[in-house]
Amino acid sequence: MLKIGELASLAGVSRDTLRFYEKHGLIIPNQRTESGYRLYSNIDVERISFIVSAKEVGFTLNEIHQLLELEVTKDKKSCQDVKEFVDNKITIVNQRLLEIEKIKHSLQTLSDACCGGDEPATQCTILGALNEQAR
Amino acid sequence: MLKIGELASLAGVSRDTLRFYEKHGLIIPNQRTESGYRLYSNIDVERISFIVSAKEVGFTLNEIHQLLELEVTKDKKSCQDVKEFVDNKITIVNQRLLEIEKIKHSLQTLSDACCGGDEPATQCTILGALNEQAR
DNA sequence: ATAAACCTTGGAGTATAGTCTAGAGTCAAG
DNA sequence: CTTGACTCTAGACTATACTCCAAGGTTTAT
Ligand SMILES: [Zn+2]
Ligand SMILES: [Zn+2]
Ligand SMILES: [Zn+2]
Ligand SMILES: [Zn+2]
Repeated sequence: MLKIGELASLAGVSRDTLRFYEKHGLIIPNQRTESGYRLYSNIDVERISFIVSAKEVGFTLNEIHQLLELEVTKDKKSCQDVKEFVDNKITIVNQRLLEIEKIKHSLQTLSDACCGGDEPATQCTILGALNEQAR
Repeated sequence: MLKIGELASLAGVSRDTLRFYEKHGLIIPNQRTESGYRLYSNIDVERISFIVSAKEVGFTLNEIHQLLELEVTKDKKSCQDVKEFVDNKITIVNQRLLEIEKIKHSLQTLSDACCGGDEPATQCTILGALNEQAR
């Protein structure tokens, strides 16, 4: 049984983060001491590894919540369910990627058109384009 | 002279958005009526076009604030200053792009390893990987 | 016995970009 | 002269993922 600080340092997150995750239903300590201290088990260390690596892979806490539910009920879920979940996320990430690429190209076009010289920016094509564009 | 609702519909933003922009120093009406109504000029329509298109190109309101300052003082600023600003933004966007690509590849690897079959997910490589990975 | 270290709760603050609401005042038309 | 459309302010609320703080209770070490 681990107290919150022990779990925190084992898992490499802050005590506040653990309480935050608890408030959002991601890890709930299975016991409390008489005085109200949270008590965690070793399984919770793994649970946090799971959260941390899922975060690194780009899942939001909300999605991780759903993933954890898949984890817990994995005998009732199929590989198909899990893969579908990940593939949906890939679709979302792809959309975000396209958006950002579009932004990058717009900025690049803007930059390329500007001479970048020393003269006053009164005729700067960048400022000009931002003024016109929205027509 | 335009009242807030008129400017809003001309510019295609909400009245609330205009007041929000004002609070953040992006557009400040040059006059008020006796009764306190904001009065905008036609120049403000262009100013909002500027904001809207800068937003579309991926600038944050904060950055647009700085861009507007470049705009206003453009006789004191050079093309170089403006281009530098845009190029810095391109660098940031590029970093974000790389991050998201990394996430995409991680997810793809995860997905590819899973059979996606009908059997219970007890042995699912995705769930497995998320449990291990963080070591 | 007492101080340090740790724990508890609730709530506020951070950044982003607004939206929505309430309660009140203003303006034009019928 | 009243109704409806419009405006004002201040403040709350949205989502995301925490972090920090205050004020108090508990444990551990010396
Ligand atoms: Zn130039
Ligand atoms: Zn230029
Ligand atoms: Zn499988
Ligand atoms: Zn699988």
